[in-house]
Order: sequence, then structure tokens, then C-alpha cells
Amino acid sequence: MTYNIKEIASLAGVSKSTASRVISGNGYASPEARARVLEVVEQLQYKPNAVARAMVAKRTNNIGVIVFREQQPIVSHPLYGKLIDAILEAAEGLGYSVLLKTDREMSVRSADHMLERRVDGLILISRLRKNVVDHVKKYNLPYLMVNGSTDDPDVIHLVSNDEEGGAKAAAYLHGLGHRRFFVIAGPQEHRSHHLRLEGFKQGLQRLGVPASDLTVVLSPESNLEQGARLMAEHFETFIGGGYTVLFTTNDMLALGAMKVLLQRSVRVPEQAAVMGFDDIDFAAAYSPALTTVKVDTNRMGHDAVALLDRLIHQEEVLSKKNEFASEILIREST
Amino acid sequence: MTYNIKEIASLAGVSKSTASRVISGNGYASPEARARVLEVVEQLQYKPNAVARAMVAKRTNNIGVIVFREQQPIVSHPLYGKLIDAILEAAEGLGYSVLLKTDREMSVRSADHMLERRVDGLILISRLRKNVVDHVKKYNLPYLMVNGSTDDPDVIHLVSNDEEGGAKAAAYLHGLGHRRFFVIAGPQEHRSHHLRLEGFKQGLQRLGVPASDLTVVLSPESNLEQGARLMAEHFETFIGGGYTVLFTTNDMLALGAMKVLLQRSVRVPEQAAVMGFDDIDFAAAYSPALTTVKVDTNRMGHDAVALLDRLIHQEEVLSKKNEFASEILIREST
DNA sequence: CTGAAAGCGCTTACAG
DNA sequence: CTGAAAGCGCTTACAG
Repeated sequence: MTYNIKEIASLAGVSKSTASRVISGNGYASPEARARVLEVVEQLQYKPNAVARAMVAKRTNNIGVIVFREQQPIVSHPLYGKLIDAILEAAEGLGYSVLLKTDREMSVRSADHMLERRVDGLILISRLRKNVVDHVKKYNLPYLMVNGSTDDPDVIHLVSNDEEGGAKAAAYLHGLGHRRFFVIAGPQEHRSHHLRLEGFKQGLQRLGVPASDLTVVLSPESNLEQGARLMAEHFETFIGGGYTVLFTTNDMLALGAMKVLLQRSVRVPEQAAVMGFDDIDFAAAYSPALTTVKVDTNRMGHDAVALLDRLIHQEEVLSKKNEFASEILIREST
Repeated sequence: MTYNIKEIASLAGVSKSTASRVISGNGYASPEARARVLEVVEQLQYKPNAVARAMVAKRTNNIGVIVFREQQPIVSHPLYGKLIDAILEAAEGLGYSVLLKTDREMSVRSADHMLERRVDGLILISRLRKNVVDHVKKYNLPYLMVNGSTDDPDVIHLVSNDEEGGAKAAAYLHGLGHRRFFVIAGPQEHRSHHLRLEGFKQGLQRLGVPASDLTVVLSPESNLEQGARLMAEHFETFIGGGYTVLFTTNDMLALGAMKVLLQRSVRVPEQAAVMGFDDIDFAAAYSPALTTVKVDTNRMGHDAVALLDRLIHQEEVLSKKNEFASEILIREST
């Protein structure tokens, strides 16, 4: 059974107004009135209707999170899963509930759903079309973007410093003595994959590595399967070409590709060093454990919610672009 | 800017009632009125306020999903992540949005949040205390449990057939010629881990394997780290004891433990066969790929939402206990 | 300190 | 086919 405030009020012998004041904690009520109302609330296990509250407050205390991604895994993507865990935790801490949606059509529909549900703010995750942002902008709903890409100077976004991470990876591997580099890079329309590759290339160039000592293979998707497929496809080139490094623009690609190497009895890291990017849980769990560039998804998720909260409260927000430092994690594969 | 129906109505030159009828699609409206309203809606990009709608419909079209788990990973748990992906997809298909919450305190608070927000139904995931179910039961909110455990005959729940899976694993490994079995089992308060172990034991017993040829080590948590820690701790026993099989009650434990075996140069499967349970994405990606018992999380998630939808529509629901067959996936580690 | 009234943005009988 | 009215469950000035 579910009661409403009118019933609570009448059982407590007060008016709705008074009942509302004690339940919501706003406004005065005599100690006696307060006690009677609270007793009824307790006894009936009254749960105030948040929908009605939202109606008058013009605030739902819900935030919307949309993950744009064409293929599974989405929530079960090791990186996005961690990001969502962090977002849920942070949201809880600030009193928000989260409406979560995945959008495989990369359309404007999911944003419309959130708009209709009157979320207080919106977190847009991963690669999304420009028109989605343009659409959201028309409503004055606070929003921000995580791990996506945009050239729109208005959009507040959180990203990892992918270019720097790529360059660091190049420097680290070069420092180990490697001279011929093989790269499998994810979709270049995606900011992260693009910048990680660019950073890596530039890093190499700065170290004086000629372009002829670098081979880049582009992958249409950034998952385990494509990593494995491309490594298998280019196996002869890799082995015959004197390459001693496999760098990939994320861990899934690295792990997929490394499996092929191991299956074909290539010793990692003795014959070939393998390095990824992200630091998903399985990077450390693999054997050999994968050297990678860590993205601090936990902090990113927490900061995203904190920032959105500032936006919701109309507080000033310092900078549009929020970059998170990337850090090399040396493990067994290099 | 965001408009309300009154503004739409007045711009279209009709009453709120008429505007409402055409926008909601319920009730009559002349073609002319309809056209005028729709034009204004389109031009102003009007988004009806779902909060107000929910208020009168006494239905939010939101469902709540709570994952009960004391430790990270929660959403980023490979199994729960997949389950949530399936739930989101199925919910979307039936017109629901989902409010997602993780509960690490195993309390009743998260359920209360959902109750206050007036979700149409609730999906409770993983291990949860009896008092949570008892609490939810008091409100007449449709709910069901996925991958949890209960001895309450009223509770509609979806589980994998863990006992059968365990027995199948035993039979398969025994059939391969193995005679001494080492098991790392997750928390026995958790239904799945408990039944998987029971099924495995009983399977072995039926095959005439004496209890002395089975060693079981209990793990306080079911993650990679504990799998690795326990294997390292019992390594001497394992190697010195003539065991040729490592079976674990989930893939994370298996992968964590297998890494230790590989690091110490134990050849898998030649010297030791390793087998897990769940079929998370990384089971197939590991090298050697992990043989496991597959739980069809995708179907489980879809069925959970479909079932909840039936409950919400007060349709009859066939059986309280919905069991999903488990299936052995033979890969490289056995 | 308290209660009556108005209002949040919709929908739904009901009368015309 | 259409509009005025009432109501969903709250909160918030306002008068007393």
C-alpha cells in the first residue's frame, strides 16, 4: 500500500501544510505536531512521492547518463563500466539518482527521452554526433561530455590526455631499445584513438625514428576480436619485418592481438613487447600482465558528476576542457 | 527554453484539452486542430513533461535496477555488466527507462529511493539480504530477483542452473581422465557459488570419485585477486598433491588462479586443466582460452525485463523460479 | 506556529 | 469534435 500526504496529515491530526513542513524539513512546526507526524510516517512507512515533489520543485534530482556506442559491449565495456561505477557512486553521494541509457543508433532520441523526463543534467559518454550536442544545447539543460570529441568551444568535456600518453608510450618503448614499431590503432574518428596514435607517431618522430620503422594498421572497431583478427592477418609482416613492439590504442586491441602472438609461440616480452592503453582490469590479470597507459576513469567519473552538479547549481565552471593526465604502468609484457 | 502544454495550446489556438489529445494521441481531434497543434509542437520542439504525465498516470515508465555488491567491480563486473546491457536493451524495447543504483551497504535505502521515485517495477540483482525483499514486499510494487538467492516461495527469481552446471563440469573433466580435483570456490553465502560447488561435488561422487581426491579451498571474494592469492598460497599442495584439475566457481577466480599457474611455468592444459564458470568476455580472450560453463546473461536480462513487464501489467506469471540451462564451452585450458 | 489556497504540467471524464 | 473543470501529490507564499 502506498499513502499520500493527505492521509498522513489527517491521521496525525494536522493539515497537509504542516505535514509537508515536517516531512520535507522546510518551515516551522511545533514539537508536538512534528512528533505526531513523524510517528505516523514511521508507522505507515510513508514514502513521499518524488514525482510530485519534482513537479513543484521543477527539479527531479535525477541525472541522465547516455553511452553512445554502436556495438556491444557498452555497459559491459571494461572502460565504460568503470566510468559508470564511478558516476553512480559520485551521484549517490550528491543525492542524485541516475537514468542510464545506451544509444546504438547514435541518434537524438535518447537525449529526447532524458529531456522529457526532465533530468537535472546530462552526461554524454563516448563518441557522439555533433547534432546530438546541438540538439541538447537548444534546451537549457546542463550537460557535459566524457571521453568524446568535439570542436565546439562551448562544450564542457572531460578527456584523458591521450596525445601525451601516446608520446610517453613511444618514449618508454624507445628507451627500452626498440627500433621498429608496429601499431594497431582503433577507429580514427574517435578522438582517443586518433590522438593516441598521433601522440605515439610524434613521440617517435621526435626521437628520430624514421617513418619507415613504423607500421600502422587501422582497426574498424576497438575490441578483442579485431585485435586478434588484425594481428593474425599481419603476422608474417610483423615477424618477418623485424618489429619488436606492438603498441595499440587500447587494451582490448592489445589483449586480442597478444593472444595471437602467444598462440603462435611468440615470447612476450622477449621477442615482442606489447603495450596497450586504458588499464582495464584484465590488463593486469593477463599473463603476461599488460604494460599500458592508465586512464583514471574513477576520477573522471567523480569529476564529471561534481562538475555537472556545479552546472546544475549555476556555479561558475572554470574550464571547458578538463584533461586527465595519463600515466605509464609498466608490467610484464614489455 | 522549455514550453508547457498551455503555451502550445494557445499558440495553436485550441484548448489545453485538445492539445493534450493530439499530443498524447488519446481522444478525438479534428484534422485541422491536429495539424495546427502538431505544427507548433514541431516548431517549438516541444517535449511533453514526463513528470507531469507520470503524476496523473500513476505510472512513470521507469524501472529500477539495483545491484547489490559490497565490492567493486559492480557495474564493471564482467557478468553484471552484460546483464545490465541486456536489461537496458530490453527495457528500451518495451518503452521503459531505467534508474540504476548500486548498493554496497546491502541496505534497504536504495530500495527506498526507488520506491520514492515511484518506479513501475524493480529488478534486484545479486546477493541481497532477506530484509530487503521483505521491505519491498510491503509496498505493492512489482519486483523480481536476478542471480540472487532466496528461500521465500513468493519471490519471482531468475537464476542459472548452477547445480547442473557444476555436475556437468565434473562429468566433463572426469571424462577427460582426470582423477584428482582442486577447487577454489567463491563465497558460499552466495547461491551461485554454493550450488556450483555442490553440483561439482555431487557430480564427482556419482562418478565414484572418493572425497579424498577432491580438495576445496574457499575464497572470501570472487575476484581475480583472490583467485591469484589462493592459488599462490596453495601452490605446493596443488603441484605436490597430484592434482591435474583446477575448477573454480567463476571465471574471475579461474583467470586469477591460472595466471599464477602460468607464471610458475605450469603448462595449461598439459599439466593442469583449468575450468571456470560464467563465460565472461575475457574467458575466451585469455591465452589459453578458458573452458567454462556458460550462463546466458543476455537471455536472462531480456527475460527479467519481459517478466517484470508482465508483472507490471498484472498478467499472470507462470512460475516463480526461472532457471536457465548452463552449457559447457570447451576451449583451450582443458 | 498553522491551515486554506493556489499552483507545478499534465490527462480525463463530462457536458455541450 | 471541443473546452471547462477537477484532480494527480506535493510545496510554498500568505494571512491569521
